Amino acid sequence: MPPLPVTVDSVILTVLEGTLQVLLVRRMDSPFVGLWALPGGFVRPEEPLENAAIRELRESTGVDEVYLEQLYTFGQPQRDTRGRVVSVAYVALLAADRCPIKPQRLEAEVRWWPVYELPELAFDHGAMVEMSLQRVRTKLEYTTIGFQLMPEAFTMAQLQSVYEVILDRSLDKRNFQRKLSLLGLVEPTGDVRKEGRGRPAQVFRFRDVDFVHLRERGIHVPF
Amino acid sequence: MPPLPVTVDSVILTVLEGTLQVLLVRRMDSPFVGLWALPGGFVRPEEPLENAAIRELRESTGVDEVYLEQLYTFGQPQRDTRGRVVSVAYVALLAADRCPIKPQRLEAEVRWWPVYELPELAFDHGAMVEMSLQRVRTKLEYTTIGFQLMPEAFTMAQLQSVYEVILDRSLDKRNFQRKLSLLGLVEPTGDVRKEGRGRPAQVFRFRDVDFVHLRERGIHVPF
DNA sequence: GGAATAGTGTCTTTCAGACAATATGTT
DNA sequence: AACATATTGTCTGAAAGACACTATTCC
Repeated sequence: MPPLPVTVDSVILTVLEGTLQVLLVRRMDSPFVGLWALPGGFVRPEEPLENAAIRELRESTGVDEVYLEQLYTFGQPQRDTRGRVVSVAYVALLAADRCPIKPQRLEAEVRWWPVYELPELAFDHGAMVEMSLQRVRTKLEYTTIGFQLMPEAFTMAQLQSVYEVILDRSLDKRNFQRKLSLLGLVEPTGDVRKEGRGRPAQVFRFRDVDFVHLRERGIHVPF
Repeated sequence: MPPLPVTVDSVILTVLEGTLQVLLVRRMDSPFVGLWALPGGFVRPEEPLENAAIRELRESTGVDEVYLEQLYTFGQPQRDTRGRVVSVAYVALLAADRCPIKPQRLEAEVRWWPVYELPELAFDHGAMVEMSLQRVRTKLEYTTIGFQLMPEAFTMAQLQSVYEVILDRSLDKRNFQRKLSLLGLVEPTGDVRKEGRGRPAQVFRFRDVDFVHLRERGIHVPF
């Protein structure tokens, strides 16, 4: 049976300027020249799929230590107009403060786009973004996946804001903090931070840096 | 970039004789001759991935209308000793009464194996089975995926038994029935069935034949 | 009547969800 | 003192989880 070209494409997400944003690159080659697309590329002959995703990630962002999760494999014969290409899509979550790419460089060839104001995307990349949003929203409720988008130290307001941005709805401050402290996943660093002219906020850090499946601990977290 | 051979492998599950069973075929060719493996094969040049999975399913079971869901894509370079092969794994759920393959044909080259007593499997198929069990168990709690394993008409005891077999623990009869009737997903057909020498059981059918994401309806179903 | 299986109801505890007042800092 | 932001507690309703008895049929 003839082999098929295999690519990886990554939906790289971050929270920047109060919105969930995805990294896109402008296509320089045919097909879809000039359209925006997810960063991706061909898998090398001896390269594990995940390594290919990490490599593409490093090439497009300069970062290589991020949360990475396989999303889905897209293999419709017509998804690439040049001929059949199978693409393994990944989702990456990147804390904004660890990313060298600055926001809103409108003329750049690589930039963040707010997920609710996307341009037309090449290939089936629109479907990939859509699926990744669903995945992240769902996992936000029963894992600590959201923590991957936070800096090491943060205030409760910042953390809640990230959850609100991803879920696209507002949350009750009191219920949010109650659940979070009930989970015991964060602890105060002892510092405080002055955000404006109000009362300074306590600064927190995560106890477990690692990804945690709350459901496997019998915990459900409907924020 | 050189293309790669792409296969699909299916973890086909059913509940038979009170256990969760997976369909395996004995390998006739190198590598791993004589070992058991998941049914699978190469994707054809113009064939969508899911169609390839359906085709392999039909070839191994004779059935082609089943619940089918993409599981994960395995692409470690060493997973096939002949050279690199990327495999897209699928999970299929098959109602036992719709399957022509009979249980316990010990000498056969294609047979059901209880998932808790598996032989050594070829390639990384053991990992595929493991991952599919996790997936199915998780989805059992917030979707109607379990219904795919039931015949059209069934008793409550049968339905509960399927849940117990998959989750590998016993459930409370009263709580199970309460939740199920609360969901409104089943209705009595009006018939009764004599299972042995006790009181006859009511026969039920599903209202929605289709797969339902209960979470999208705001429902959580921790059986 | 005894055995086998089906079917049903209550109580307790936990937690999600809605809701408002107080505390601590800046200007 | 006015303002801004942070922090904390209560009540209610829903449902998960534990638990035991009654109903119907066959022998």
